[in-house]
Amino acid sequence: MSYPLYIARKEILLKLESTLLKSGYKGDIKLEIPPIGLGDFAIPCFSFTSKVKKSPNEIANDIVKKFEKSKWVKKTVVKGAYVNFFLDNDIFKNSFFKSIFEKKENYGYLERKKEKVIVEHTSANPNGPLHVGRARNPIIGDTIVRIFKTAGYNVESQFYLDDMGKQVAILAWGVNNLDSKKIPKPNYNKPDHKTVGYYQVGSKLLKEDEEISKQIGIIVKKSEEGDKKTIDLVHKAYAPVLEGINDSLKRINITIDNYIPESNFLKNNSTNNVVEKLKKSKYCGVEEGAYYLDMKPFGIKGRNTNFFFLRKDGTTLYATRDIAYHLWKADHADILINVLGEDHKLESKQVEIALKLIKAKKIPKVIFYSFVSLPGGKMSTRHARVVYIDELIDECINLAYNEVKKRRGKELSEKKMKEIAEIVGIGALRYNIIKVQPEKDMEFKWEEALNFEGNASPFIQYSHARACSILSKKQDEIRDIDATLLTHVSEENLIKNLAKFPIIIEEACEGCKPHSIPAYLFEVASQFNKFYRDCPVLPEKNIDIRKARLSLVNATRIVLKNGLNILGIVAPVEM
RNA sequence: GGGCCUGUAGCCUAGACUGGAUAGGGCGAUAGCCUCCUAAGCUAUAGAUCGCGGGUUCGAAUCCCGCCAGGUCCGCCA
Repeated sequence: MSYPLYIARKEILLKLESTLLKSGYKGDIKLEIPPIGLGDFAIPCFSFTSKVKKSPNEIANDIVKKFEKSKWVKKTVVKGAYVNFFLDNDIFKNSFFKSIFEKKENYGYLERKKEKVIVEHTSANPNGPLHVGRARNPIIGDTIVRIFKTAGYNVESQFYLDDMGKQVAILAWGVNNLDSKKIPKPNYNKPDHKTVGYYQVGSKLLKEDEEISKQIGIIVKKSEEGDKKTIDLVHKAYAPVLEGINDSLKRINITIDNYIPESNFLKNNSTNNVVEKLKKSKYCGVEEGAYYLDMKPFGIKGRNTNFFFLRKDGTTLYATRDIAYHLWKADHADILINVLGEDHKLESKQVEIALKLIKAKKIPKVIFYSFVSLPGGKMSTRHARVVYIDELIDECINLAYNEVKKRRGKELSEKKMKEIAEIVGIGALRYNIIKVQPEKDMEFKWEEALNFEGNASPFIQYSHARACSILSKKQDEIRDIDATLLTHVSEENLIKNLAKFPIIIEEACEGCKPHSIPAYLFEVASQFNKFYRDCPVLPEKNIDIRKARLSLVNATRIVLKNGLNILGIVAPVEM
């Protein structure tokens, strides 16, 4: 890897190891990045005290004395129990710009890797439009896809299509039996919105009328038996919903590579294979003709720890098909990642245990997210107590439009303002959702979803637009710059931030932590705005300094653009 | 009844997995900055018993135990 921070880090680690060996200190070397101003890298010396009778401070001083010289390290400073390493700024700056000139628009991207990754996300029941309650799923999923792509992996996104459940059966019954005049008028002229009414009315009738309940039951039963006609009927019912979901996803820059219908695994008999294997497990039990795995030995607790995978009538269950799906995925990829709502925690754990029992090649890593609720409670498609994602998208774009008009109404054309509003509105939406850790509970509030200031996407997009604006006015060629001319503290801090980009991507990828990307970009944009304040670029008289600064602006532009791209957000050249 | 997740200023949030330097940010509030590359910006001030109580440790927001609050799950549902 040619990124300077990697080289510097590796070099320091190597030299530290030999220093410790020579001095007889034992313990883990924890190279960390210290608080601003204290240095570029640091190690705490607490852990080295175990074998020797010295204070951490004495050890730190000793390490500094014995530390071999390196061209990367300008000075080492002991503060308390820490050894702080200061990089040689000139060497660091020059090698940073070398890596930028080398990688150009691909700066930040990591080496290509051989492994294939399948990210399963969204997988919503196709019975109605996506609502905000589950909006985190596609956004987290897609961001993970983009993180892994940037980290060099070959990635495929999959939507596991639940085409056999009660939800779609209700929808299918509604579409085929209800009078369209009795379906409430949708607010949106989209196929999913036009169809969801059949589901809502259908599920209401299901509770009131036993005959209807019976008919829906038959649809479910026949699907599970693999009846082609029924599966086809259901398919025709949910197809428009799926089309609508797909359109909504596209609006927020998300594409699904493959939709995998659950019924596939019934059709190709792989569920039978799963059932046969599970039956052989010593944890398998039978209760009134139905088969289950006893989950107690695996630490599953609760009222009932039996995990059923085959009904007494011989049909399979959702989880059985899910196991078959995962076996299939394991054959097609090296790394499996699932993004699921927290309600799937137990089922996912059970599937994982079953997969291990039948010796699956790969076990998925699962990212769970908490639901977004409304101030009064949770959202529900059935009760039409929802904010649909389409409403949220429109609101965000509307608000963005008002803002652009307020600020630039006199200068920009209507078309331009609409373009910017779209980019800004959607950016704000994705950013607001992804900036929070998935497992944190979220309550949906319009004021917050539509927040455009501070730690929000428009702030970062604005910084990018500022950078582009400078570059669009430049007269100089930016080649062969002298990076050592960038000596202002704002310049140096900005360079250090930009240099971290590849490491941030690597860590976000390894830890599956999508929210660390927005945090980083906010830092970069913030630092760029300070540089913008302190170091005028175009008015600068000294041509060499001007060129070096232009280079820095361009580097920032690339990092912001690539970083926003990881979040599925467009970086506008103008705002 | 039990499992899992969450609890950090008025509000939102980072840090927790891998214990370590004065707990970072943002919104809102208050006070400033556009004859100078886009003020969606910048600067300053105020605001924190890190849910509560114990324990381990030289050192705990972070690890362990107990409690409280919210979410979620414990179907031959999906």
